[in-house]
Amino acid sequence: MCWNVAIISGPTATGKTSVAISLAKRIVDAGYECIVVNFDSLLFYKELNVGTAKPSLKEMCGIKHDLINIESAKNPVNVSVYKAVATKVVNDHLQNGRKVLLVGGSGFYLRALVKGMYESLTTSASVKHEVADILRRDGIDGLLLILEKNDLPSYQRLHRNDEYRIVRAVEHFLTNGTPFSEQKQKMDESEPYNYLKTVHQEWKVKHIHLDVPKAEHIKIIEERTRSMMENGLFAEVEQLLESGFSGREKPLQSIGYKESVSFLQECSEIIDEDSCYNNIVVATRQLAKSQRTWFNRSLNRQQYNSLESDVVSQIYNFLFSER
RNA sequence: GCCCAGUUAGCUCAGUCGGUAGAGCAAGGGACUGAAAAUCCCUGUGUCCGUGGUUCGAUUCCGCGACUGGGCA
Repeated sequence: MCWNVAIISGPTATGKTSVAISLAKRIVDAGYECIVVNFDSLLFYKELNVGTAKPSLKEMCGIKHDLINIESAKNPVNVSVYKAVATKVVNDHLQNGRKVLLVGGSGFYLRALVKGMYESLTTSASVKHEVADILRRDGIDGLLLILEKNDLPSYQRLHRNDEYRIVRAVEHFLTNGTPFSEQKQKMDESEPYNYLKTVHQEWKVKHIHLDVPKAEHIKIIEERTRSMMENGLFAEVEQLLESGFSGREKPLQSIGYKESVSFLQECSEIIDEDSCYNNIVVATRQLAKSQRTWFNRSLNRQQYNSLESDVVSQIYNFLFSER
């Protein structure tokens, strides 16, 4: 068989979950074991359900899912941790003869899993402090000076307002003694957006990308936001706030949650339910846009309109063709 | 009915001492390697409500009208 890992990517609210589950059922019916492995950065968290559109057990229809509900929202997962855990999880499933469907929308996480990450030692607390001190004392120019001297490509590539990436490049240099751009260059040579060319030799990858026409997508986002609010988004957030969450946890700063937190905390005279809804819709559309931008660069993906009634069959046929 | 304030970009509003205008948000595009549902970058022509007048020239000043908000009847 010509694949054992199928990526199913797509912007938020394009039907990845239901397509993946239907597809997995077909694959199981054909006599294979099949597992869905998540790469949506917010489905990791046990406490976040309504606002992340996490599939319920019932919706999963008996299809096994992995890397969903693996951590508390009090302990945010980062890409490096994800990469390590997901690599092991996927390899285990493959060793047990399962077909793996990697399903999600967080391209950055997917790429780390499939293409690997830069070699970079974990930044120590002392280096972090050192960099923060320079930033406080000399501003961004202090850090830019270090890059100009030691990592010219990064210095030239990064915009001076991009403080986050400048800090990271300096931290990498001070920790590893080599320029960050050296790692980037190495990665760039391996087609970083071609997920079929993975670092894992045992993985035979196919990449399916789902999207829907924009006008329809806007309607879907509006409907989904409405139904999240009807299905207890506020109640979910309220419960979290009552059970000891401050609302400032990273996962609670995501779409749907940050709006709900401010609606619930900052007295509803300033933010009414309607503008809360609007803010969520806008943020979701913006998320979808940036996900599209990310996946537009991916090479060798097979694209499908998930509104077509026979997408699942189309994808199934594509997977089991000998291409 | 009278008085006051307003009418400028999709929205909220600046502004032009008269020389046809600019912010934030939205929108569009892009980037992205330990925060990624994050973060960063690029993109602003619009009958300046309509209509008459003054003026070389009006979105800007004046008259009239329309609409919106507030007050008084």
